Amino acid sequence: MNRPVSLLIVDDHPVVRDGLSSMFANDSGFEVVGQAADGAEAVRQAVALRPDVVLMDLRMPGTDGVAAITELVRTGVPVRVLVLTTYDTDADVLPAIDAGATGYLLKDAPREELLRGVRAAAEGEAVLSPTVAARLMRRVREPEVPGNEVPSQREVEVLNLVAQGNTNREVAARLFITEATVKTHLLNVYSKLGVSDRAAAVAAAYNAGLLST
Amino acid sequence: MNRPVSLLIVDDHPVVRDGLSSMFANDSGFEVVGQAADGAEAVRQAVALRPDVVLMDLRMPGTDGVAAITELVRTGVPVRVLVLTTYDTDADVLPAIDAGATGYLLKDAPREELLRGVRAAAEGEAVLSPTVAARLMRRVREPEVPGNEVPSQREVEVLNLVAQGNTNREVAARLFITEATVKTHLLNVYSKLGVSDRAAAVAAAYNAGLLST
DNA sequence: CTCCGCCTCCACCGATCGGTTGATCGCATG
DNA sequence: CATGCGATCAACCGATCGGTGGAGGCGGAG
Repeated sequence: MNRPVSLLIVDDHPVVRDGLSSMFANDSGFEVVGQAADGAEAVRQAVALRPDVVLMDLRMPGTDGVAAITELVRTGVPVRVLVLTTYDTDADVLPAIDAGATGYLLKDAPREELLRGVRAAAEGEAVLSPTVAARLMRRVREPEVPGNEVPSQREVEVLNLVAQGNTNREVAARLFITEATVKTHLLNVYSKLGVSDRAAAVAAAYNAGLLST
Repeated sequence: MNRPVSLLIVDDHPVVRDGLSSMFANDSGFEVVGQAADGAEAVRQAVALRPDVVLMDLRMPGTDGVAAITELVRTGVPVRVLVLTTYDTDADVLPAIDAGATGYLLKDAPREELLRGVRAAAEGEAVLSPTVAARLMRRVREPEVPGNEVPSQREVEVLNLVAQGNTNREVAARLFITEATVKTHLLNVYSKLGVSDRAAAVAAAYNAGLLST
């Protein structure tokens, strides 16, 4: 047996942190060297402790997981980041992968898959949950299935104001653009989300993880 | 020291189950007698094992937490159910309390609060997270603050169809009612959620946990 | 038994939205 | 440098929505 894999656990829920911690502590192949409750703390600890693998949650108060991954990559710390989260929407998965995550597992994964995943990640292998893998493949194969295209930042901004009850005119006023532009943005949103009105667009955006937080 | 508190842990995430499990196993005041990954399994185990406390997640595939609590109460098994979940929206909290939960804690609660909560629940005491308590109190004090009134089942049904992109006419056809009735339902929804159009209503419903799942 | 909430329905109107077509500009990627 | 995409704006039209003001039946709670 080799040297144990050193781990940094990042999650805002104490329950999950303690859970993962004791799960790995009971296996001699791993050594938990630190924990963090948010992205900023995660970056500090990762830089200081140089763990083999960072187990990273995505949705956290303050600095979120994606920002933390981006920051880690920027600092050049040689760390494998394995995302471990509850959600597998495009809006969660794609930015994380893009930021440089080594792998992406879901919390409903069985115990063994998790242990295997961390070992694989430590070796630099890409580790993906089946549903996440399927999502990525679908994306490559059919880049324009409705619901498979992500609205631009501006478009989401418009949609967000719409979700708050603003009319097109009000949205236009707030963004210092004309009503015509707002309509164009919304039409683009409709086609990207595969819907045909603002109410359905708001619903689709929530389901895709684009709104609220 | 008294007899340890016997626990049944219910959560669909193996990570969380293992986590809670080992957390309580390391404290001699508790004894984990069983685990379940969904509501149906939870009821079976609770009936068979008669634990002092059931730690229950709410959102689970198949039979969810509220249904499980309702079923447990119906069977008359003398069990304290302590809800432990990530969400604290009205749509999660109120039905759970109503179904007969002894307490309601959030997963971002610190470890100690969790241990104290379970002990208190075993004694039959009501245990509430601060935010949940605040939510209940606000509800009692100001029963008609916008966003504090819950749409009826029928109204949510209409709103759900709207969220799927149906026009009022289409919703009417699907529900075998007239367009006028649909409009009335929506107007009621608007006033209950404190909004003034369908898009905002859909957004508010998502934030209140009324839509999607 | 009475009150209240929910569900149902009607009619009319102005305001808003969605569809369509076409155009200009800047920036990035190739 | 050329293509493509995002952001911006325009004008016009039919369809839909939201506002208002009632109204009746039905069932549960007081």
